[in-house]
Amino acid sequence: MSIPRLLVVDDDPDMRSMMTQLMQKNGFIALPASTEREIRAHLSNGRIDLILLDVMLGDENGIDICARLRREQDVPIILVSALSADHQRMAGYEVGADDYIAKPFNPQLMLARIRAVMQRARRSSSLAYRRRTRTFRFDGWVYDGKRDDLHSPEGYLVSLSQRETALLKVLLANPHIPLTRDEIVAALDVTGDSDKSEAQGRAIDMLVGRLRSKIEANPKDPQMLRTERGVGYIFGADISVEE
Amino acid sequence: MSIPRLLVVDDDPDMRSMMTQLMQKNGFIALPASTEREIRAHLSNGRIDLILLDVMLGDENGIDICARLRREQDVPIILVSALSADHQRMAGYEVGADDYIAKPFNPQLMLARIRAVMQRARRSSSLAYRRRTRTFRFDGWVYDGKRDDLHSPEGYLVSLSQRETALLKVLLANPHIPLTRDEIVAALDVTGDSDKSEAQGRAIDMLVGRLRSKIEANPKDPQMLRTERGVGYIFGADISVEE
DNA sequence: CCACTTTTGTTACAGCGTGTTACGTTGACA
DNA sequence: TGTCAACGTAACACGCTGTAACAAAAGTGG
Repeated sequence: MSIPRLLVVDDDPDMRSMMTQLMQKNGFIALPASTEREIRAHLSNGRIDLILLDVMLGDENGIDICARLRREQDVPIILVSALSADHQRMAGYEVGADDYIAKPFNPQLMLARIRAVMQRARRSSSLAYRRRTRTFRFDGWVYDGKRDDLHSPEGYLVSLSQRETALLKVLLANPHIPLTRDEIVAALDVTGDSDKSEAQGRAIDMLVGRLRSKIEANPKDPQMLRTERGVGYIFGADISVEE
Repeated sequence: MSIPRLLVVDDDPDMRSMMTQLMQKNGFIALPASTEREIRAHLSNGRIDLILLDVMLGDENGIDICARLRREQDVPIILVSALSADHQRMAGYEVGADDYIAKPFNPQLMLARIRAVMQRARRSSSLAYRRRTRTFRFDGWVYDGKRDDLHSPEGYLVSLSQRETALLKVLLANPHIPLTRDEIVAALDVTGDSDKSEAQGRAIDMLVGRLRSKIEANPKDPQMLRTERGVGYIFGADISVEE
């Protein structure tokens, strides 16, 4: 059995790092996140076994996020919140949360409840091997969502490196949304050690440049993978998704 | 989908009938019980989707019953108890309960939590019965789960070494999940004594390479047994399991 | 016990993916 | 138009991986 990978979503850095450290110390891989975009970036990028989702996230709302995710994903979600009234808990369960934990919480009890939800999910899905893959089409290109290559508008097969593929997935998950370099780094990072977001140099720029050289007709004048000066990069092509 | 069938286990007749009526009014079939023997009778008789299990049952103990049931069954269990201290809750989770609800409870909240647990169990469409021998099919290949050989898509019989077979089994048990070399070594090690697991060199890489040369159409461009650079290997083929 | 085959592990080397650096270019703004 | 930070990219360095060749271990049959 591989190590469980948790997504810890909270907008308070102290709470977030406290929770990630708690998880790491107890044998989990804990990936930090604070926005719905970061959640989606992680989900599109790699396996996530469970999401610990704070309800009050600045201008976002964990309940709404949970409801949206549930329409698309089966990933286990535990809501965490200082709002502990019964009607607030029920709102959480009604949008499909697997559990609802009130703050402040007993760390050991939280661990027990995480394990309970994951065990329940695993007990019944151990034989559900078929992966749900979606096919993306954009600007004549076709990406089947699983391999490290895609079909060009002319029908050729263009092979990408794994990191280029990961970047493409992040972009496809966030079309028409400007992504900062830090957000891309966080989405591409699988280790979870990066709550601090170390100096990444120009690696992302290089990665973007290399992807451009493979999928842009004229890399000097990119149509899909555009630069948002002073911000980051934005994927500006219409995407159609099939199951 | 048929109407969910719940088992309501409580030794207090008033509490039991209150709960069964609550369930019946909300679209469930609620079957009353008060002892472990009655629980087992129901489980062996017909389908039970969830058990609401009181912790204090006269001379019996819900925690112990839960622990015993868990060893044999995957049925969802929610413990209900007036004992609401954290250590008591944790004791419940530790024996495999899916949730722990304190008395007195809000009926609507209890319904929400029941639905949450059942949804989680159903979402991954329980195929939870253990089979003796499983036949795996992936990408045209057929492996009967027993022998050290498998049938190629063209119908030839390809024989694997003992260690190659073991690797294949590990991969089939963890599809679409990146496995580190350490995890593979641990899985291949049957003794389990190996916390040392040092000085394995590149043995896994060689093993993977040899398996590739036998089951990949083009070993230079592996479609099933793919490399996750900096991590390990990942089996990226859809698997169907029979029998 | 030995010769032989098969399986498994080790080493060495080449190739590739990825991050860093350096430098030229672009674009926003005064 | 001048300035400067942001960006694109070529060149390089380094680590990871695939694989051939070899060595060791584990059968196998006499």
